[in-house]
Amino acid sequence: MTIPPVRGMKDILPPASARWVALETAFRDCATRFGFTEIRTPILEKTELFARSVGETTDIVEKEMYTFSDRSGESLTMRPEGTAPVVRALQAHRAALGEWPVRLFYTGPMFRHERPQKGRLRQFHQFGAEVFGTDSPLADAEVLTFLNRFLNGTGLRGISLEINTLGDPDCRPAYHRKLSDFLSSREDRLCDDCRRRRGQNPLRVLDCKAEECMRATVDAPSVLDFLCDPCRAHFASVEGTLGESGIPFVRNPRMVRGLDYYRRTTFEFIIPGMGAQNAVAAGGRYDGLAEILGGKERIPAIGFAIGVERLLMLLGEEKPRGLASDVYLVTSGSRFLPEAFRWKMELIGMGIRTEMDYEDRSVKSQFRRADRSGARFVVVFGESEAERGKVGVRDMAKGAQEELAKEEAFRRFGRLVDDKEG
RNA sequence: GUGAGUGUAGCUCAAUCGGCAGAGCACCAGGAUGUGGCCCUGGGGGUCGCGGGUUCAAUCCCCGUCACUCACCCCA
Repeated sequence: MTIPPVRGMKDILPPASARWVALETAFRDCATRFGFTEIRTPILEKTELFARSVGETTDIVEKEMYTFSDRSGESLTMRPEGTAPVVRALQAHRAALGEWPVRLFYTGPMFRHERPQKGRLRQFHQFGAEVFGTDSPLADAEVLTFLNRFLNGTGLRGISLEINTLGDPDCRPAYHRKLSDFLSSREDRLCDDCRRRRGQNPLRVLDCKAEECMRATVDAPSVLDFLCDPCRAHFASVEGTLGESGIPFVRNPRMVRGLDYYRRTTFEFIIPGMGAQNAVAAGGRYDGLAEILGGKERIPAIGFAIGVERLLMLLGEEKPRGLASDVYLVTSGSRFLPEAFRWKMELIGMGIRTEMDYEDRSVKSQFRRADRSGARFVVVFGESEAERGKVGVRDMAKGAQEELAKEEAFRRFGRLVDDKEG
């Protein structure tokens, strides 16, 4: 009996793994141009970090975290998201990170114990970036421009940016009360789920996709009517800067966040028509998080996270070709294996991708493998010429066959590789 | 956590109203050939997801279980 993988966790195999590398590289390049540097935080954190930051009553903390006691009895959790660990690290190493603003990005696996389905795994991956230490709406616009540029660069089309503001501790309580009152008056028209979540997080009701709820809340009070002056000005500035930058967006006053720490600006890049899995990237401002985590210093911040599996899913299934060999060594008889192996090692040392068959297969079978490997040259080690220090070389593209001395063959393969890169 | 669907060869899938398990692709060998592709011949490969039950007999029917998939919930 072989051991199956853990539910909701997937092996990333070649050649698909090459797509991951390419996407990570593109993200790093983009982040670097925007002045972000990479941070790598541990996958395990104290459970308290997420309980306090993400929110005690969120679904993530209540029923989706991989939490366990380690051998000393301490409660640890495999990170369900990337922002809280980055803030924790920032507070722990404040001096080492230089003056404000601090721009950090990260990539890596996150863990949530959900029922797996399309575009949702238990171990999934996020790319994220955060700007710390500035309240400026220009930072919001910067982060959105970064995200927009990266997503466009991947070739993703048909995405739309939705933005909203959640207010701040000065103005949000009043809106919450108003919204709660409103929902109470409409309770009989809400779906079962919304009747339940109305108490915990009334904002969530506005995001419900059920027809009945959308109709029942069509005239719900809008957060935009309750903003305090600073929040209103901030939001207006973000919208204005995005407009000037030519980044298309739509205002969606009903958009909410699943994590409690967000303030003011929030946003999602969504693909219309993707059902419940339509958000490929999302984020927002979280000026209060550092204090929630016990820091003495207030650290304004804004950031986003991209769902990598979801992004790859949207980019399509096109499989990249495997790494093609330059040269394939064919042996006509097992006694030529040692000589072919010496060639292989020597050619690899010259930077030439070389493959050969270690089993004693038929020449015909080896040629088929050479063909599939994408090799442009095949070198045959056999009775006729190889024994006199020569080899048969076949150019797969031209179908030409010729005899070459070893030194000549090496020179030629070397040039082949140089040409390709130049 | 809720609901539905699917588990048969390495892959994609058939079939048996309960009676020795099938195809295509892939793989291996041989033939043909200008040493590979196209073609021809042959070959290897299955605890029919797992465990019970019914039966002379179960891959098929029943119960349970596990896994995967999709949707809901939630989220990226």
